Amino acid sequence: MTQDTETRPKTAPPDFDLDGFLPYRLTVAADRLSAGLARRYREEFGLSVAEWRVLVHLVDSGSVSVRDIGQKVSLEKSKASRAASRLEADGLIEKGINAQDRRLLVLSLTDEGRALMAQLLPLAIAYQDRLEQLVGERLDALNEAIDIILKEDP
Amino acid sequence: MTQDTETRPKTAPPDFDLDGFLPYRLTVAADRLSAGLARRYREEFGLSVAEWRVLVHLVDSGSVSVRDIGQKVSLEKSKASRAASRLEADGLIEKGINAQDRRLLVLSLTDEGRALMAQLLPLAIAYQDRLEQLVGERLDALNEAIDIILKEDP
DNA sequence: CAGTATTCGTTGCAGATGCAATGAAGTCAA
DNA sequence: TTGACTTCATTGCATCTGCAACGAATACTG
Repeated sequence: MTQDTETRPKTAPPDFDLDGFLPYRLTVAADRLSAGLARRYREEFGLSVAEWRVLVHLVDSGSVSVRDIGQKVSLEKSKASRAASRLEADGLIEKGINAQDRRLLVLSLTDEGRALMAQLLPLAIAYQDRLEQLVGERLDALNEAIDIILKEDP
Repeated sequence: MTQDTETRPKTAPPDFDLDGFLPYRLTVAADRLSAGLARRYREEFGLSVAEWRVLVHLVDSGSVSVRDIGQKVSLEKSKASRAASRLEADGLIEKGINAQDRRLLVLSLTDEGRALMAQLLPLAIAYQDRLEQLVGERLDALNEAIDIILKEDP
């Protein structure tokens, strides 16, 4: 008897390798990547990831509602709302009211916010460049794979 | 004058595309993937992601300490500790003491825990298979890219 | 128009999170 | 052996998180 079937009854779980499990791998990789950046945002600029995302969106898109932001940069509306409030308290953005639809907010960068982003974005761009260097020839496949995941939403 | 330099002073932030920013892309993709699975774990089995990771590790590795788990499945030690306590309260694992080093816990699956994993793991395996189907030929490059990120830890 | 339904942003709240502090156990060097 | 360090797991605590509920504003419908 090479197998002790007494100790492996019909409830024996199948083999499974967590280290090869894609949702786990992606989560760990994303956490690693975000951790370094998030620490820099926080230590050097006092920003959370949510606040940074809101700011990034406001750089291109002049005036936006909280909901627009949530959709565009993948933030819960409560998270987006609280991030916006903190940013306003810090003087980085301004909140106005949309005259056409007074339920909507109109968020926009202050000069101070714009100046901060002029400091921040080059860091992010350099980080992205470094990452693309590291990933090398696999970059296209990586981006395609991510697009597939985002599109299919399995 | 094609550029109104008055409105773009030296503080003008550079162009930046968040949708192409790899840390953001990875985070969103990982969140999407995890969300679906996490909901199933929770709704069908009452497990959090942390609890599920602990269980998975215990399937292969007979008896482990909290610290081993934390390292192996990327959990904060407090998170691993609390997950283990909940699992013990649910009767899915048992906590013993290591006789050689009585600081260490010895966690192991109960029969009930093993039976649960026999139900759970086939789901995870099927999910992984489906994902690999979706990603198709890009799978190797995707895994290599993740390995690079995990190894370099930028 | 009146009345209902929907959307927007905020907030209350219960639970999760991460960090630091703690106590118990072990190691090491003099 | 003693005393200073280190390691392990837990826990306290301040903060964060996501969801549901809410008030205000708008859209829809008969």
